[in-house]
Amino acid sequence: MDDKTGNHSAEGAAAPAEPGLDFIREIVTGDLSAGRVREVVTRFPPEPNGYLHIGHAKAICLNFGIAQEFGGRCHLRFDDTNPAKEEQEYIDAIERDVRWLGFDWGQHLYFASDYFDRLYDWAIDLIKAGKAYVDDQSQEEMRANRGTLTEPGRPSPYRDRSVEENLDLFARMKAGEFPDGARVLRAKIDMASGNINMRDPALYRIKHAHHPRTGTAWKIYPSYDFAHGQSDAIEGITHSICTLEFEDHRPLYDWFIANLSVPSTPHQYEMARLNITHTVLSKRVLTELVRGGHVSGWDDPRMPTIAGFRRRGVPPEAIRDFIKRVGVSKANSQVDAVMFDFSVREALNKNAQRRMAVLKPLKVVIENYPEGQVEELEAVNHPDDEAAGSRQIKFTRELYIEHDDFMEVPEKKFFRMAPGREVRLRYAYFITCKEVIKNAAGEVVELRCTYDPASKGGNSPDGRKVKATIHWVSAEHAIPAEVRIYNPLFLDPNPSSDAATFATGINPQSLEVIADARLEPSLAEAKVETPFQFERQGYFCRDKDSTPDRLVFTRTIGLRDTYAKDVAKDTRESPRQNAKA
RNA sequence: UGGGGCGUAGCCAAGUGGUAAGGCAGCGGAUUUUGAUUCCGCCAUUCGGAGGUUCGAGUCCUCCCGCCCCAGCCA
Repeated sequence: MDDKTGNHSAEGAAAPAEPGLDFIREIVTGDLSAGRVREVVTRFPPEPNGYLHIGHAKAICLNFGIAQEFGGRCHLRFDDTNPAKEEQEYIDAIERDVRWLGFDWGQHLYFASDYFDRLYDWAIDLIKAGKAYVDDQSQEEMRANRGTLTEPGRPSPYRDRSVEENLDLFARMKAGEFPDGARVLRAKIDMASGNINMRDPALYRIKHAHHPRTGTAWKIYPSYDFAHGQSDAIEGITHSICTLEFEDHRPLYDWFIANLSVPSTPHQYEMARLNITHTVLSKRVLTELVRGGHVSGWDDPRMPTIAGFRRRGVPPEAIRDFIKRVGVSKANSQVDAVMFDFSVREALNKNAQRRMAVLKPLKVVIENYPEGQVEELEAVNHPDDEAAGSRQIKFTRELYIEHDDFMEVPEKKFFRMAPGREVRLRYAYFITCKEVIKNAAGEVVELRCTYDPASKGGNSPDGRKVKATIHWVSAEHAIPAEVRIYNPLFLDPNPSSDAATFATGINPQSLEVIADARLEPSLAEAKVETPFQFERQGYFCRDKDSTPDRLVFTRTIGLRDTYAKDVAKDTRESPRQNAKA
């Protein structure tokens, strides 16, 4: 007896559902404790027709996660039944990305194409049992005869061919005697079913295409429906987890399992797919972003792909944490992208060493600091982790500070550098702005300051307080670098997934290049993928585009900025205040 | 109008007849040599709606409303 969710195993008194378990884990728990399955076996079944994205990460974390938690195993199985779209490059990328996410399939790497022979034999069994037939109708005729959502379909004129004729035709399909699309093998189920998937679905189609694994050995390829469940059965999969749009396919999945002599009886469960604001997770669109040159590639840091996040500096634990927070359910939902940002910041805050870097340099000359003098100051690598140690940084007469940390006419809530103000240079001294130097265009180009020698290290012996601490680098020692700031690829919280129109929604400011940032010298040895926090700014990592004479850093994500948020809020509210005044 | 699903806070999400977990966001406040972090506190008299059953309903029943998926020889 199936319950209303169709999950046969949710029945019974088993498993006093531990609260907090999602519905899939509850089912697994129940199946294990009731003895319905001895060992849980799951699988992650990507089609190698593109790179993995954050939506796949949900499926990966769920399938591999469940296997880990319940002492079972998870297979990596490529669903490579459509040679027209699949490529070896994608197979390699998918394996790399799953590993990087932190999961291991051990010896259990499979391909649906490994099962082509058995699948073919099963098709023949179906024909012999009078449950499948070769249809000569054109695609258009089949569509016309399939009926509509409210009208039943009509039987194909070829539906009642003899077993012998079907066997002969199917063998000739396999032998490559017919061109693509000429015929198709169909299951004989029910043309009047309310479920359109049961109206004699296609099992095999003719495709004279090169397959990345089987080459040109096959001229016919099984459909997803005919391959998936049987592949699960062959591998002994106990819980075959997929997304909601396959719910309608479950009766068909079960039909094959019931009508074929398969070695096990797997069951399919469906969960909602992941949707995130400002993000498109349609493979079609992602492929188009790459092919159309809208981004630099599948690993462009703006892409929601695993490869993109990796290059951007997002650690795998952040992705896993995010997926865990999002949960698993059957409700269509759209997760706010800021939730992902939270997971990224949390992982990075914990692990990234701190460094100082100035993105938009403003020169500062300390007038009372001896020319040519260089002092070594100690800076901790991580404020919450003593084990991270410390490093020495050089202080000199000429420095760079962040241009944004100075305001000639400071607004109310701005308490960084301004004419006459004293601030702290992190790990160094208190300095006071004495003079502002501008160029011919009236732009501020240099600050003349004085320092308080007694405030070395950042504290004044007289207990004098300062309202701000800003970061800096020694002008002489800092290394120049290009820094890339990435913004959302789509400004619309709910961007179009329509292949024809998505491009119009691309944020023209999604990439901001800062050509002349100045970094603390220790950053020259940074490794790709090692995250750093540039203090007061955000998390950054060295990009693979770096060359021996030109460093490139990518911003993973900015620090939370309540000041900026406050300013933005005031700006929004000011019209009302003005109206009142 | 056929079939399959889903509706709990701004966004996710627990809840399985006994009186609405948790997280994100937001808002206050404390600490701070990062306007970061951390820490405290606030944030659903009500679960899409209306009836009904019950001592008691987010949970059970009925009707209604809304949203998503399905008419590929894609997966």
